[in-house]
Amino acid sequence: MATTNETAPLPERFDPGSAEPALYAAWDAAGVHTANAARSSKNGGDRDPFVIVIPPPNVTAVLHMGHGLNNAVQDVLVRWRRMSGDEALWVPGTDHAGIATQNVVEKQLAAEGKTRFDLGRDAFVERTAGFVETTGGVILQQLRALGASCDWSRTAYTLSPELSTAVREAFVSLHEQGLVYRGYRVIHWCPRCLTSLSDEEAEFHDSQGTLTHIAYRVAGDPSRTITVATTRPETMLGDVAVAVNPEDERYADLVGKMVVLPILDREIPVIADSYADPAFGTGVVKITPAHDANDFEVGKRAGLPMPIVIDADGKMAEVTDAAGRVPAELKGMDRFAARKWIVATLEEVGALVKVEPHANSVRRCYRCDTVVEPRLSDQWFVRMEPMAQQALAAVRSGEIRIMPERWEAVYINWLEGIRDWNVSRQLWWGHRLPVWYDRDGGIHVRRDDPSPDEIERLGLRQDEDVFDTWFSSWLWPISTLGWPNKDAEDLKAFYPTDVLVTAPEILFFWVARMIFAGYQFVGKAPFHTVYLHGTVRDTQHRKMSKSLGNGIDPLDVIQLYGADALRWTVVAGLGMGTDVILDPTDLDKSFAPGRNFVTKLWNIGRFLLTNIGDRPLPAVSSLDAASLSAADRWILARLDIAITECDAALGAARPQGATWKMDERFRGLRLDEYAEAARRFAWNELADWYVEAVKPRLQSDSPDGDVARAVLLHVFDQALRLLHPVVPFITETIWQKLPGHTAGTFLAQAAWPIARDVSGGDEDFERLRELVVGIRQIRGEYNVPPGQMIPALLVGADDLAPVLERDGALVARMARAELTIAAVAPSGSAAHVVLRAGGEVVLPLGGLVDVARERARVEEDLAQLTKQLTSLEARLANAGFTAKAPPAVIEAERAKASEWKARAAQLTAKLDALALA
RNA sequence: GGGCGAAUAGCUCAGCUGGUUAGAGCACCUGCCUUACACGCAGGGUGUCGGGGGUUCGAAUCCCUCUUCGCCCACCA
Repeated sequence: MATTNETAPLPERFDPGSAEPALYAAWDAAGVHTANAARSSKNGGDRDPFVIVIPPPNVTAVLHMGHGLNNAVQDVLVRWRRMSGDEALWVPGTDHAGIATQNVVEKQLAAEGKTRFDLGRDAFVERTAGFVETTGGVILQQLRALGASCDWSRTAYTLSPELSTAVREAFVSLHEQGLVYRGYRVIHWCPRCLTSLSDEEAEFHDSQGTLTHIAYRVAGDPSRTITVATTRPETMLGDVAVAVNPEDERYADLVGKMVVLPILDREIPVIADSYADPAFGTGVVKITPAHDANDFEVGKRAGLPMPIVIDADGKMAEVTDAAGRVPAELKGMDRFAARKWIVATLEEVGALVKVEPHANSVRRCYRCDTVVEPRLSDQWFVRMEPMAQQALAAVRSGEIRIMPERWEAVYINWLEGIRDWNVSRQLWWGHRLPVWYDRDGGIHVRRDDPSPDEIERLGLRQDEDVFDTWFSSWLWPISTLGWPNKDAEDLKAFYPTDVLVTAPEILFFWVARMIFAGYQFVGKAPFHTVYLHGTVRDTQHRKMSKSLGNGIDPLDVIQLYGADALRWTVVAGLGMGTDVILDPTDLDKSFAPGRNFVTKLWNIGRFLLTNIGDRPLPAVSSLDAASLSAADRWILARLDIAITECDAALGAARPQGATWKMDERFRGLRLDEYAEAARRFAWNELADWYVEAVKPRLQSDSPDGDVARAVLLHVFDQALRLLHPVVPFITETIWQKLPGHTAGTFLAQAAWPIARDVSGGDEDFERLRELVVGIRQIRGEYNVPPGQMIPALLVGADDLAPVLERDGALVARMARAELTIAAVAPSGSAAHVVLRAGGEVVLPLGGLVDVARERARVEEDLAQLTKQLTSLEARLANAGFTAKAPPAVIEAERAKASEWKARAAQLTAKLDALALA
């Protein structure tokens, strides 16, 4: 292998704009991101597979900060595992997004003055497919700019032929097992999208509505009325009864009698049903079976008719079984206008009792925000309860963990009350239901399309509906790997996947259902970990959104500061389950942490490359311990600690055995802690101390200089490895230039660091650091000009003497002090003495010390210490404490007490010394 | 209505099953352009751990209660 020795200095600035795309292309060309099924241990290979399937963005989507965050997190995990030796696979792809995409194209048509009905189904689908073909998938390109190490050779699309096969197989096999059925019932209907919605797609929004009280006359008894309260008076046209609770004595005598529906003057019965809550309103509820899910149930129990008085567009109309129910003036009127008309008319006929404000929640379409209309119609449903059992057990047992932990409770709560899933949509864009109806009303659910002959013979007509988008998404982990082909190599090599990274909003829409599907179709959970991250918000904690105009375009950030700066900022700022707060009005400030850190790394690299030379260096592992300086030993120990901390923060990649054990279950995936541990090592330890400590040695060609160079190169190389998952571009760029780099190798595939020996901490350099910091503090306190050297007399620091013998010059340089060591303070120096805590440092500062000020300071310290000591001694004297506290605690407290006593004595001595001044 | 969570520095948050003098990043203040880096260096903590009560030798941590905020669910007629 050729080696490169490009020790040419790096340019002054890292230019992400040119470096990042070129690097990404190089990774791609080298196949760094491409997984090999044959290498998976599940397929006879020697690497554990580590698999993440991307939450497929809508095919028409463009990258926003939410995607930026979501994909940065996934990329960190994938890169980490790839470096750790796993066969890492990140499956990318997009979702055809039925309603969303159809809406986009319909808007285009509207601009042309047309509707989809003008085009007709086939032409509309063709146009939408063409739209997706030409403009869709932009987001996948944008993910490359982010650095996402997806395996593009496996890019999937929910509406591809392969995945469509999976959708069809899933539905047919569910049907065979009796888990799907067609039902005529009240569902959520969006009058704008003209389709049914699932419970999850009809989102609750608080609203300030009204409660309209209407008096219904009791038939044949002009003296009596019965008052109902409703939030939707317009539905009264479809009333078929009023219900009272069977236990409600107020109305017991009316049950079975008739009342007269105002305006229409129709007689309807009073029925008893426990659904009526005596405590709510008047205790009487009008029953409109076609326009309310509860009323529908009541109507079914009582065998009532179900007239439909609102059409699919949300306009008043006599649709089904409602002849004579909608007055001529109302026909074609929008439901909200009709509400006003009804209330006004009720008032005219004297049936309006009152209208009062009433806070309630109204369901709205999650795609267009239109108020959802309950609608009686034929739909296809999937029975969820049988599938929920296993999904529930999986989380309870720890086979699947959800992080942060609190979401497990939410998940369990939802599953326990799960309801059937309406999967049919009255849309054109999507997977059409594989359902045919024959001329005798028979239903045919089939894997293959019927032949022309069958169609003719049986009079087959295919169901017009398509599936809910989520009916393809829920198969994503299995379908992207090849299911229903059970012999698919990817399915064998890479299923189950490992971690699913997404936002909590789609826990029910998607995550829970994927778990259902995994068990249902493959018999295994689709992943062992669900990681739910927070939301990107602005400084007012509002979710970033197009309509609020408070968004940040990740591409702007990438252009300004580079992808690494973006990634670092969001990953380092992402506590478990917490939101990421960014200021869209101040990108400079928002992304400063990432930008600054990337620059810092660059400059460490620049320093190293200009100082390390190109002479061959010994391997650190081959170095004799005696040849290492205190600083060398220290930084190597700090590296081990940093590696250990990073590993601990990231946690176990997978459970040991079938379930997560309690000691690991909710640990790991602390990306912020991992990032911080790596940053602290690189910046606060390596750059701030080791680089500064080692500078003089780098000037020399001696063996010691080579030791310093070797250690510096080693620890920086290791730091780059630790940091690569978060900031892949800058680390790869520098790593490629390190002396000894083998051409054609990538940091992205380099081995993750392994801590050698964590026990070998190094005290010597720690003492030196304390000394330097101590002297610097005093310099600061007394405003010693930076250029001025100060004399420093170290007294009673015998244990430091050997260390200082070797590194005294280093301390002197870093602290800008002239060190002298003495066993005891020479007499006469007391007037200029400042004592450091611990008593081992004495600094004669000439005339720099303000004695009065110093005395006041020491007195304050002493008073504080005395107070603490008193309380500590009281505690130690307390019989309850000595009887009940753990021995180790008592021991620690005693040690503390004697330490404090010693300190107090020192402070007293210092006061005495100052008194001499 | 049911369930869950949060409240700690100016901001975002750590502080695990109670035990040194409550921490980090950012922001801020002071002094420095010390030839890798001013996107930097050195120094500095600015706090009634939301209020009240309780348990305990000891509470940011456990219990009760109040206040405020947030999330999930719901057949709020």
